[in-house]
Amino acid sequence: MQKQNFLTKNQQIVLDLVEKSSQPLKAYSILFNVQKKGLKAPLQVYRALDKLVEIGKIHKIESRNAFVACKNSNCVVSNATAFSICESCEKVTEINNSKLSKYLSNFEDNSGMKYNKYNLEFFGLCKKCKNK
Amino acid sequence: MQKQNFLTKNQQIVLDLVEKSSQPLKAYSILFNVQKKGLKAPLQVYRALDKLVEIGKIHKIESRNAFVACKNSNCVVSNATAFSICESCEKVTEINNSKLSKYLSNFEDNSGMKYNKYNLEFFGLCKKCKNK
DNA sequence: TTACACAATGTTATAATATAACAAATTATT
DNA sequence: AATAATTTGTTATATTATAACATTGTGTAA
Repeated sequence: MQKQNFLTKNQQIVLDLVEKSSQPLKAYSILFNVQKKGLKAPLQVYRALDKLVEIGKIHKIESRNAFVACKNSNCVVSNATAFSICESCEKVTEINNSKLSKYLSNFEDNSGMKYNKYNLEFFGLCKKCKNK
Repeated sequence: MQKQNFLTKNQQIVLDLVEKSSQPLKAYSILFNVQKKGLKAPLQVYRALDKLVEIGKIHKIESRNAFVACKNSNCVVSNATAFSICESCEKVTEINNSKLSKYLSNFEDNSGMKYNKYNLEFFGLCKKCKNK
């Protein structure tokens, strides 16, 4: 059997939900929302999430244990991700800045380690929350 | 009462343990190790960890849910952190690179958002693991 | 076209991570 | 000493995530 190059039913259900959401979704919130579609157990959701992250369709916001759809067509795989996170309203935006990604992808320190992946999370107050 | 500017007993116990460790420690591993010192409940550990993170004595490796002592004297508070993580042996090193931190601290995108904090995690294979 | 290999799914149970709520003890200032 | 605030202790529980294994689906090749 070939390696799958399409989405399975569960993956599609989870992806559809995450893509419709304007903010990051938690795994158990996803579970709750897809129960009407037949996904009853956490593992069904986590397995779909794992695969979707692996192929770059969604990203995990590590500091929030939450998931967002990829808004960056360059993210074929999730190996170079950057987000801005509002510490007040928790709004998350994927940063798509070629200078930044170039800078980080080429970054080397004195450890002799070559990085094949990074994740960057910026925190602050979004425009709306700053003006409150 | 003044805001505390020293470590409490529990905080000191937890910090001592984390500082002695060469790799990141998980909260429940910390709990297990400090039980002989009298910290019996998860909350006692989590409260100490929260405070230690807040004042920059330790950092949380978000992708691993683990904690490391700060190796960077500049980290008065944990508002600008970068780590390299080996995906094979899980060795974590704090990156202390002034060009990088300057670049990221001054980073602005078109969202108009001003960031007061960031966390960056690089992934790859460390020297040892690369040569296996 | 059926047997096979393997991927994906379903299911139950449980592990691992983290916080809520509240009572008690400690400590600094009045 | 009275007080106010912080820290601690304690029980219970919420949240996040995975182990283990049985079952079903699907592409490939005999």
